[in-house]
Amino acid sequence: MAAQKPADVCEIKAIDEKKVRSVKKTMLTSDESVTLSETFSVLADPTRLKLIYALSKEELCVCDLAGILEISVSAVSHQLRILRNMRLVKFRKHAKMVYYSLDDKHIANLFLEGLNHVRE
Amino acid sequence: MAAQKPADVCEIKAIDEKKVRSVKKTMLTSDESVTLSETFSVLADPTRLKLIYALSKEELCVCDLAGILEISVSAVSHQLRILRNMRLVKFRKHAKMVYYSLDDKHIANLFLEGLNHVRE
DNA sequence: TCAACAGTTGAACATATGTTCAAATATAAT
DNA sequence: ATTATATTTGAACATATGTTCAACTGTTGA
Repeated sequence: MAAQKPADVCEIKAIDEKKVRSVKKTMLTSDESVTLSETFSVLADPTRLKLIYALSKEELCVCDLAGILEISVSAVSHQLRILRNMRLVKFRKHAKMVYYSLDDKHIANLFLEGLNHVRE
Repeated sequence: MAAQKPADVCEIKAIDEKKVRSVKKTMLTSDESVTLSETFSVLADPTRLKLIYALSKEELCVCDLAGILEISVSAVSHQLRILRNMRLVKFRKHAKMVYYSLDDKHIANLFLEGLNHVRE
């Protein structure tokens, strides 16, 4: 007895098809979830968080930022490029210096929300 | 002429020491920036965002989540472990099933803030 | 014009991350 | 006990990420 497992039995699983269909209906699109994850990714690095924090205090040049974070100018510049690409910071050139400042209220708010959460 | 560069000249740089010291004084600690980046890291992945979204609608088992996201049960389970470790979700066992639901208001709020930002 | 300097960039490297596959648990039904 | 099912786990793999180093741009001042 037993051991028969007819190929024609339609796969009965524990999945609650009703729930699945209902949640699927309003699920984030792939585009949305990717865009959202990219937004959070910008804030998912200690160096960038420190840069954002510093720039939330005042406009600063690359050199000063490196001094404040105590890391290389190159490392700062690489991270600033990411923040620039995400339109999180803007910059202004004067003589040989490049001065950066925050440019995005939305993400700056997310940053502060997160900070409050961590410091609670 | 020129080409003299006395070794005794004290390194004069473009760094604005005053600004640097002032910002350094209130700078995020390394602990704070790491903890904060870890918080944002949880939200920095499309799969986890979809899981969080689904669980914000209703309590669901691993099987249903896999069905909703259309990815393998294993992938879901791995991500749920991360969410569990960060205390973002809680679970309840019933028979062979494990039902998950959201457990952290703070991060759920960050998620919603971010979603509003992206959808604006 | 040339040297010095602020900043950017690309390559190389190490590390972290997410997925898949296969194997291991755990629970329920026969 | 044995089998089936729901979930977890570990290893392997590919890809992404952040830092360093060296080379390069562009601007200033001699």
